[in-house]
Amino acid sequence: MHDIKEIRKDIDAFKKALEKRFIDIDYEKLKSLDILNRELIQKKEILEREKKDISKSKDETLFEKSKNISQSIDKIIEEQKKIKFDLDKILSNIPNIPHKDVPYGKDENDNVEIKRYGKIRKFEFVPKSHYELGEKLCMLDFDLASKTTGTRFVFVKKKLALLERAISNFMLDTHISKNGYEEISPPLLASENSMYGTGQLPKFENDQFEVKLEEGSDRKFLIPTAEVILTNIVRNTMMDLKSLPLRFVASTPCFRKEAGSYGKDTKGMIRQHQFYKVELVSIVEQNKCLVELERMTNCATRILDLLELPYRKMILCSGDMGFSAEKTYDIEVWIPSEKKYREISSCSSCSTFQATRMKTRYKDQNKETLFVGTLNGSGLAVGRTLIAILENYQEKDGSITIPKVLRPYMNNLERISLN
RNA sequence: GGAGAGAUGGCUGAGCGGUUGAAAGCACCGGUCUUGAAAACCGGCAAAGGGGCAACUCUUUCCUGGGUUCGAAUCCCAGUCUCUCCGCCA
Repeated sequence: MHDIKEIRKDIDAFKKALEKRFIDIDYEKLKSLDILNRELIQKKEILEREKKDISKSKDETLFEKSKNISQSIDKIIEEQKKIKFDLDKILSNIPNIPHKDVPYGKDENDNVEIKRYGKIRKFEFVPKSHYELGEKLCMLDFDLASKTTGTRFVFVKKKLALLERAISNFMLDTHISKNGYEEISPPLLASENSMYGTGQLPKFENDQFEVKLEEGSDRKFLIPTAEVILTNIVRNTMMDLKSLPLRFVASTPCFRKEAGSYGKDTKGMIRQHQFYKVELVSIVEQNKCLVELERMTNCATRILDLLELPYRKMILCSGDMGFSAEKTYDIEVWIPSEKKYREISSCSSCSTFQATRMKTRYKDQNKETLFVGTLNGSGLAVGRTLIAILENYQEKDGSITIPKVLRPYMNNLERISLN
């Protein structure tokens, strides 16, 4: 959420900064609502002052007048609330301003590759897709999932289920013991406030699974990413400067409706309604966001290095970035069957955008109250890592070699094959 | 699910319907003292919003939302959350 005071100072600069985002904002309306809002506040405060004086004087002859003032105040408040509501509605739908490092561009085609890592394996046979391999091994079952649940779900079975668990544990252990993150096993439901805090609401309600509880109770949502919960840990708090930075990691299922991606990646487990993801979240002093973003991205790529999977690092263009992000790196892993790189991690700095929504602040050395910076990144998406391992480590007979670092997590199993 | 108790500033914790934005303590900041530190003593210390170039000033805020009243942290109603006891249960 942007501060209207900052916008007011230089609305043209604000407009310009957001041009890169390709979104429609009614700036004239924003401006006029802001002015109207402040006018009403002033009117109200003058009357309140008057009322307060009467009350203090305890002069009974003025009590009747005070009553009348109350009525006028009520009217003004009602009007002002409406204006403020409209104003907030516009504000809460404006995305974060892209950092100046962010390349200009409309969509994913304009993302810029920074560097490639690892060696792409040369196959002496035509590499199969992960779903062909998984189904042949009888360890990925999409039909069964559509029977019990519906489309965009999958059963992972036997040794692949073990592999999935191994991937998750390996990532967690690495982030905890090597990268300095604190392990969390969080709730998988988030309140409406939490969803607002990280920016999923109000704009992206359509992507969320809402859970029906009792009639009249507060709304709850299945988390689309652990980012929601991990970041909201600090919602509405005054942080101790000494406690920063905070770094959390969690491995959780994530739930997304994937509305608007009908017909996209329908085959296989690239895009599911439910998937595991190891999530990294950092809470930092606001001027340390970009340094932390580099650090976090390195924590994510380290996993791929250890798994010996080829990948490339991308910086997202302005048009492809998420709502709350000021700067985002995507990590894309090589998928042999598609002969292309696919997203396996996304690391973003949200600057103070989420903190202003969450009201998370700290006092710096000068005792000035500032909003914290928040960052989140996948470290990594477990399901897609499973896919990458299946495809990159496949053998001609359809068996899968297990990456060395994962073997300790799988009773030293070296290979997954049909038997 | 049944029965109670509670929610106050960064934290702990007082608070007869009218100088209570809120005692006290802790923490924090500044100063005196000290070779330095600690202790002691003195002083400062909430947030949000509005107006002003500024010094400054005004309004709001004691969980949230309604209500009573000239006036509410204090009284009434509803809700949320927390805690204790009982029951049930992974």
